[in-house]
Amino acid sequence: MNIFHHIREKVLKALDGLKARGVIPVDADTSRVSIEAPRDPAHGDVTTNAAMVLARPAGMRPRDLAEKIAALLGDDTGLEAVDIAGPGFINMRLSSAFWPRLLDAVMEQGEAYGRSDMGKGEKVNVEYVSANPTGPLHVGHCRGAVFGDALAALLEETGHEVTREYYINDAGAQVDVLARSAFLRYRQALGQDIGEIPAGLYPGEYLIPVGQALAREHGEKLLDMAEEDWLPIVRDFAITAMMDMIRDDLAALNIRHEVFFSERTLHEKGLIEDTLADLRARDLVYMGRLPPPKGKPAEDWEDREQLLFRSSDFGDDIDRPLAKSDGSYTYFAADVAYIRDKLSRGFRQLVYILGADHGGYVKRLQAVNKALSGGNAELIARLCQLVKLYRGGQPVRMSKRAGDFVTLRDVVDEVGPDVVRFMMLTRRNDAPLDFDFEKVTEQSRDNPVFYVQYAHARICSVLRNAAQELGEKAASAAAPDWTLLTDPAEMALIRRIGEYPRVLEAAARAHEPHRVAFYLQELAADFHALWNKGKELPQLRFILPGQMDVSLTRLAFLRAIRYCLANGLRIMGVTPVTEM
RNA sequence: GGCCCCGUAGCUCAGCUGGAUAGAGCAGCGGACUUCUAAUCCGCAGGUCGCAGGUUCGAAUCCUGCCGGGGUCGCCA
Repeated sequence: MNIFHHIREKVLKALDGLKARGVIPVDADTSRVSIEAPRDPAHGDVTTNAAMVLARPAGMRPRDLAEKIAALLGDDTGLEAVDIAGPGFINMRLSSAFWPRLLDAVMEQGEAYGRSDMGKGEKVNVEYVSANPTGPLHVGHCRGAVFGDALAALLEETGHEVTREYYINDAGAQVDVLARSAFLRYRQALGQDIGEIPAGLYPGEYLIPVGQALAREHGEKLLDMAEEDWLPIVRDFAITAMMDMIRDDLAALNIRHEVFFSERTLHEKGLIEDTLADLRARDLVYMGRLPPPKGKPAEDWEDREQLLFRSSDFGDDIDRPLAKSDGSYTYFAADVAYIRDKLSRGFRQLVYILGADHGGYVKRLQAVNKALSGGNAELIARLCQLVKLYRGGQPVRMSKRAGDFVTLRDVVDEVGPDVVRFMMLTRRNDAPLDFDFEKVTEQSRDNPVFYVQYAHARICSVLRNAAQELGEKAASAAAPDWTLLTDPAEMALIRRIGEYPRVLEAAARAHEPHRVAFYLQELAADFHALWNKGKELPQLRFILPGQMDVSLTRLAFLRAIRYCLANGLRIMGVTPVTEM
């Protein structure tokens, strides 16, 4: 259950009552009415700004209007107190009968607590990673991978129908370079001396096994062929090998995409031509000239007429070219076809997780979506900033030598997927992130991964002990008497648990999965505080032999906290460990 | 030069799309362990929210202009 939805209904009902009486204009906009938990618990459990937002349309002073709203809310038995404070806030304290209902609902939902139907089954496509199939994933891909995966889970948890998608850039010049690089390794596998890897080819050692596999499969027969003949063979072979490797890398992080979409299929199936025909029919393209790029010297700039998409009609800065000077299609042309394909599959939200270096690309993607969807779909881009690697406070030096970079696998192998996934969500996506190999495995307060998992493990530890100390009854699902939870530390935790569904919805709306990570740290802090309070005040402990009713209630309470932690951790893709 | 992102405690960062006295952690100082896991907790101290205007009941948050940092700027992907 979501207590904020519950209160919103009450408030809106009161507002309707005032509208019926002519106090507020019937057409007054109530969309800005907020229902939230006040920062200061002294202000009550829930607060609303309704009076302040509607004071102007009502032609009243906020506090006077608040009086009228509060009068209508006061009748409600679910509210213990309704106060007006400050400039016109209406603060509500939930009656003591309310919290038990919340906790009952949590117990009933278990680890599904937090789920909502906000998305109403809306189809959402989340495209993330989409790294070129030319080598293993490196740390730079790591953040977007985790971010996208957590966002997908978050959207799913809030009632969206999510497709996780990976766009394979298997049509550009970079895969020809891959093919030539692999061919070199093929010759090497056949015993030829290939010397230094020429500049412009991929020197990475990960292509050595690809060369060996090519040798096994084709023997020496590719050696006698002309490049134009062997290149497609080697290219397909290498791309398949690279994608297998990338899938393995992602699997190490427990990431699995439902759809791997090949750029090449857009070309091969004629979908780009179809798209262009479509654009022409709707007068969205034309032959024209672009101004030269500003800011940097354009030595090879050549003014020419080319096929342009009218992206500036849809919010972009300039129109964008669809064809290169040699007549082949630009990457952008394929992207237009790709967006068209996504829209044809019925998605209402196209989410793109990109590196910060793609910031300049967002406007044109949105322009395409606007032009093709006619406003039926929304294109949302989230840019992930760089991850800086440290070890014991010292930056990890990355050699400029090509091919020598820290791979995603290196990081996951060293610290484990849980740590990587949690840490990648401890910053807003648009802020740079520092990742220190030593700090993230530290078992201390300033390591959030540990701190949250420790809270979960501690709860599990108590539940284990309870079975021994209280006997089998402790494990039974006896109806807890929630009114026995009265300590401020306990109440703080209950309120925190009540916030959770709202946090998820806000995070999903904003496409900001990091909010889940921050919430879990707060929830864990509340729990650790209660735990330690039990040290000074033994009557606050969870297991009190001789007080079975209190013990069973507190154990149930611990389960409720655990459900909340487990749900959040699952969205983040982090294992809720049961002992440490 | 155009566009995008960022600027909040000494440090690293939150701040619930405009709410009340701006919050955490680290570092500093002072406390709590014969433990339901002290791997934790409690307290103190720390701020012109980059600067200057504007919008309104109310601004860290929105608009404008500066300052500083990063990214990006046909025919790469």
